[in-house]
Amino acid sequence: MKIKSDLRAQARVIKALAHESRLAIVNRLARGACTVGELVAVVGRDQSTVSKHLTVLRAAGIVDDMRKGQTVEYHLVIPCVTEFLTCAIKIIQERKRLIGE
Amino acid sequence: MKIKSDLRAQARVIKALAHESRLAIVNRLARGACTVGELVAVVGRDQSTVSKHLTVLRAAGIVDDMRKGQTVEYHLVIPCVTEFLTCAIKIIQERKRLIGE
DNA sequence: TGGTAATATTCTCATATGGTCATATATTCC
DNA sequence: GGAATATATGACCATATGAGAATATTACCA
Repeated sequence: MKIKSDLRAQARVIKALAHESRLAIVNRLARGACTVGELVAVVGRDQSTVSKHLTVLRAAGIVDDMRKGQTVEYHLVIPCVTEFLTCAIKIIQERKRLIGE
Repeated sequence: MKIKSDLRAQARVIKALAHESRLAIVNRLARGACTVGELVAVVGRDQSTVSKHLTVLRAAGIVDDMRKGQTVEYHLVIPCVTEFLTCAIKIIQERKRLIGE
């Protein structure tokens, strides 16, 4: 049987990914590290909003950051996040197929 | 470039999984279909609460339901959901490793 | 040292989410 | 048809979440 604390830990990670803007960030980082400024441009939200999304991702262990002078560079910690998302896409496609019938 | 609506669709699926009780449901269903009553027992919440969680999962296309007389049986639509969760676990482990150092 | 650029943090507000209780809606059995 | 069982839905409340505006912090440069 699954232990409750395992589920809680999993939920924490998944919650961190459960937002359109944070997915946009992860997608961008999957193509290489970049700075907050660039992520703000990609996401198209207020700088403070993006900064807070980054805090959420960092707290979940999905990204980490490294100061580079004036800027801060963010990286994906675990590449498998991308595969993770692939499954979400499969669900979406399967759903479309079922509905389409 | 990722299209915004793709991200939104992905986020919808991931959001549906982003809750401890719903993960418990998915875990149970990964071992085979079962009724709402059984899921209520597994999750350990009010019947109405579980029913609403099932609505969320169904709306996201993750599970579907089939009436069987008085009871309603739920199934996982896409088995890959389980692999999906495996990645979450990897993130958790990697995080522990990094912190442990 | 003062100024500017990049990022993080705080405040505040609106909305979303999850929970329970009570009630509605099947479906079966008598 | 009426009771009993299984599930879904609605009303309501408390808390969480996401947003931007304003401000604080950090690092660089003249």
